[in-house]
Amino acid sequence: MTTTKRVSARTKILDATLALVRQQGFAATSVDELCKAAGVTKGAFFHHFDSKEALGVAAADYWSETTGEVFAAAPYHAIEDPVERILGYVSLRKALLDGETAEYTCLVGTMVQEAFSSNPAIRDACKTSIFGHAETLEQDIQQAIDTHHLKPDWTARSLALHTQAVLQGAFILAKASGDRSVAAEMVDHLARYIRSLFPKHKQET
Amino acid sequence: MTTTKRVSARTKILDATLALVRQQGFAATSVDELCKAAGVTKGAFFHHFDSKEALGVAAADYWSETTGEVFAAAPYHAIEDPVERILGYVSLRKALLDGETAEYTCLVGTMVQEAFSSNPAIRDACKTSIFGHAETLEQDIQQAIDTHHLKPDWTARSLALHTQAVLQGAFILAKASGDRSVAAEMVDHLARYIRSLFPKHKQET
DNA sequence: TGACACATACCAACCGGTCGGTATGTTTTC
DNA sequence: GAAAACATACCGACCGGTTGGTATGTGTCA
Repeated sequence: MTTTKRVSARTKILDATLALVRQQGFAATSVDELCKAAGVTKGAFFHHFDSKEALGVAAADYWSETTGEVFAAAPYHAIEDPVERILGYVSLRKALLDGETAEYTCLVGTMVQEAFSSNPAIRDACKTSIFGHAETLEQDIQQAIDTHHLKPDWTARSLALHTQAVLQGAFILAKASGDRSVAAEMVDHLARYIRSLFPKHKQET
Repeated sequence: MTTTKRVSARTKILDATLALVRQQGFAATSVDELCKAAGVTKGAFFHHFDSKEALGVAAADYWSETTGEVFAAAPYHAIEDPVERILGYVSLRKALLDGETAEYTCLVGTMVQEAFSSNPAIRDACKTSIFGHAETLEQDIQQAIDTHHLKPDWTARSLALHTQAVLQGAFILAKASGDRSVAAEMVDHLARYIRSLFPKHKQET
């Protein structure tokens, strides 16, 4: 199909970006390398993206979209109990720790480390991605607080962000050790913490 | 003094590496840039380091040494109660969240993201740094477990690593948001979690 | 036919790394 | 004890290759 080929060039570049940047980082990934991996020419690249920086921004947005769809479609949203729903999310994150390291780690978490100071546009796109994703959790957490009649000295937002911090940190430890089971243990600690915050909730040892 | 100047070239390069790599990442920092920042020539650089990769390894080791000294000299070790000692460490980490973003973030956490796949030597040096630092906490945690007569389904090692994951994740969120108070909130959650794990321990709301 | 989607060819700046060379110790030898 | 032999620290011009980016096509579809 010609149409398929038309639409795909930009997408192929973005998909290649997800793969290569998660493996090597943004600066270490060259435009030529990206084009080769995507199976497109340099002309096509600069037709779709004004610069490498623009690709970085687009890749972060693309990451938000694609991962957003995965989580939006996930079944944990159907769980009635809000605490269990949060734990369902955490459980899903643990289940997603599969395959090679670069396949389960976070694109924007990787990119923002390189870009936070030298590249405001990319940093903002990464910020939107991470903090936007955290917001999808915030409502569930607030509902759990309300249901349990808690008046915590922490906010739903800060706990939502904490889940993201634990996951990002788990990725770093997995990268350093080459062992994803380390990341799984970090997620277990996170689940244990969340359970401890809602004391009336049924607890497991 | 000639001797002072002699010894310092290597150190000046390493100090410049800590500053620039934490700000821009490893790949985005060129040898020329490093030399300029350190006030040395390229000849001096390659006299002390066989390659840029070797600098990465040396920088990770240097990071372990310098930060190791800071924590070894910290007063929290003197706290008698093991749980309070752990919380003293966490509290110190929170206090260290000061100055510009690149000044409080972790060199090896940044580097390993870029190097974990393409550069085993640097990855190993980063692994040693992170996991080695976690080990200094492990004994305190084990002692806390013993003192409280707990038989947890988690290990001292995994909790020690969890503290590092939370910190690394907090750095990423701080970089993305440009707001170190976000990182401080993550550390607060960590402290709350640790307190929850030792139930007989005096708790604050 | 003209706008859009790509391909080819090319560029200047920059990259990590090498090179021959110098200045200043330090050790060995008589 | 002083000259010869060697080691260490450093210099900066230079190299081939790669970088992000551009200029100029060519084909294709509405």
